[in-house]
Amino acid sequence: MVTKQFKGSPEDADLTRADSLAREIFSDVANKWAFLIIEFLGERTLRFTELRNEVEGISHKMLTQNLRMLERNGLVERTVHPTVPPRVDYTLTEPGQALRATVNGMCDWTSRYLVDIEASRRRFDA
Amino acid sequence: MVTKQFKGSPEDADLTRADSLAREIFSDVANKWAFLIIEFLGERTLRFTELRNEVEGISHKMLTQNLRMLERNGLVERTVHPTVPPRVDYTLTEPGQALRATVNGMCDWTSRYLVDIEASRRRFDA
DNA sequence: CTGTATCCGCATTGATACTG
DNA sequence: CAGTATCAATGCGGATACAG
Repeated sequence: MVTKQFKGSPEDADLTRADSLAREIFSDVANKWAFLIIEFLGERTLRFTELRNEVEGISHKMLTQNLRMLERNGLVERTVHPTVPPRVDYTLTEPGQALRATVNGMCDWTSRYLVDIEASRRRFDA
Repeated sequence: MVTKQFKGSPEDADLTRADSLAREIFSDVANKWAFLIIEFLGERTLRFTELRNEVEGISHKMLTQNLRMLERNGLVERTVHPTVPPRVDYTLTEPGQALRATVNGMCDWTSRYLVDIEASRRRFDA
């Protein structure tokens, strides 16, 4: 995985720790909801409900769950305004923005190979 | 999602079709096994068992399933050698290689923010 | 070796109700 | 509005057996 970057590292322990963490990150972040949240959040600041409306099809629970996960990994910053009713804003941190670049890369990839993908699918399904 | 790229498109139907396909791709590809397969496949050609050994922890079933999915979307090419015992080679197509670039981007991102992520987690878990 | 099919437990998910 | 908790469903994923 990230093994390549760490080849030749003096500490093998670091290598395995890095690898297992990388594996964890993949498990956490490499799911469609997280990607969609990151993508839709963009450089904006959205509150819970706004985000819920943007990311069509996501359930209340999944949104909460993924936001917590992203917050835990430091990709999203959560700011609570002590008002009533409460207002909670979500925004991407700098690491979050950096990851968003790769998510956008995947979006670009999708639109670029749209036709090829559809063609390949038709071929395969036949 | 890919809406931005298609803003101002003359055909609204294309926009929604593109969006829904993009959504499908996300659902398909944005999972850890697919990412790991793409990453480990790299520019090499590997057979089923080799791939199984590389992607540690993946089950027979998940490997087959993901390889089919990737083949269907035209990301991997599957070539069967009519020998006995059979030999099946898997390799990334050009679209697959292109997507691999973004997957690599995520690997780089992981190793780059490793420390920040660990720190953020410790903070959050406290 | 590669692949399909089946069974089954477990985790994920959605729906719902409830709190601050 | 934002979030937690609970419960039921269903779908994912692993293990196994078997075929080509």
